[in-house]
Amino acid sequence: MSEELKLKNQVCFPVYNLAKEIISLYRPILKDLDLTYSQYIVMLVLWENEEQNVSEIGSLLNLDSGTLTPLLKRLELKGFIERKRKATDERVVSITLTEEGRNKKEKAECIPTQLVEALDISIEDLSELKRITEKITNQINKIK
Amino acid sequence: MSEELKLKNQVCFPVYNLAKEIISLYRPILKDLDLTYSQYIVMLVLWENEEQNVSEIGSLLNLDSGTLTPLLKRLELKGFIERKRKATDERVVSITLTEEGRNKKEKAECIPTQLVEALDISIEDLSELKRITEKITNQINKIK
DNA sequence: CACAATTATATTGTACACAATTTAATTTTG
DNA sequence: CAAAATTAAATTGTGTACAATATAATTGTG
Repeated sequence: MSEELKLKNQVCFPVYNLAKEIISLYRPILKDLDLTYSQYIVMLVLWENEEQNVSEIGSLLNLDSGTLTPLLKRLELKGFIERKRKATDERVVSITLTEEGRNKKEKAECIPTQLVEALDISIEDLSELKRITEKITNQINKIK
Repeated sequence: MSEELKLKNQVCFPVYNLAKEIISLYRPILKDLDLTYSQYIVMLVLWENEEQNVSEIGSLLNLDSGTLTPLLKRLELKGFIERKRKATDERVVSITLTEEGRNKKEKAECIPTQLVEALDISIEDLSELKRITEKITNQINKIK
């Protein structure tokens, strides 16, 4: 059999697999905060900038409205965010944090440390992982 | 704001994001073969070994029956595989390739090359990506 | 050998992820 | 300024992904 089609020689599979593995490490930690991983990265974006459009969140996280609309509705239902159409442009839905959503940030502060501990990986390996994945993502986005 | 919670400092996000980006490069290529990415990696496993149980496929790909059962039923519906309970142990579902599924392999031979071309990344970067992601996955699996 | 425990898969329910289409609002242009 | 084009979200449909539970078959044990 041709070597290239063997699972062990695939390039994407290890990345796809690692993403799932890391997310599964996040899962129990995030459960205490009542957040899924996808909800968590949306909250990260909002903690950094408390008011953003759906499309702004989408372009930061590479998620479209088909993913974000229901996800944001779930965050709204839990009382972490508010969704309001802009008066100046009714097409735009502006997302803001509620008091509860803002307060969650303090509880979240320890997550990056907890995760690095759960990973049990050297800082060197982590930064190399970050460097190479970002490099390749940038290169992909350049040609698109 | 604490640096650690900023999106740009996250470790998992670039991995999660890159996995999605690579899969989106696969999508148009795999569409010609009438396969999704998940279906493709299942076919990879079967091309390597034409008869395997659901659980064997699952442990190679880290997917459980909740994911695999419907996915395999879709592959069966397309006529690429067959699902048959083992006579020796009726609990076990054995998956085999059909003639059509086997023939797909030839059409798939060019995919790894096509993808590397679409990525437009040096072999060095790709092997570094593979090395570091596999290293970290192994480390995660060691502590689990 | 019967019954409990285990095993393999299937099912159910929730939550992404994304393509394609729809809807409604705003901008552009003739 | 009205019709066409564009834009932003929402909706619909398909396909993962996984936890939890169910079902059915097999194995282990008294």
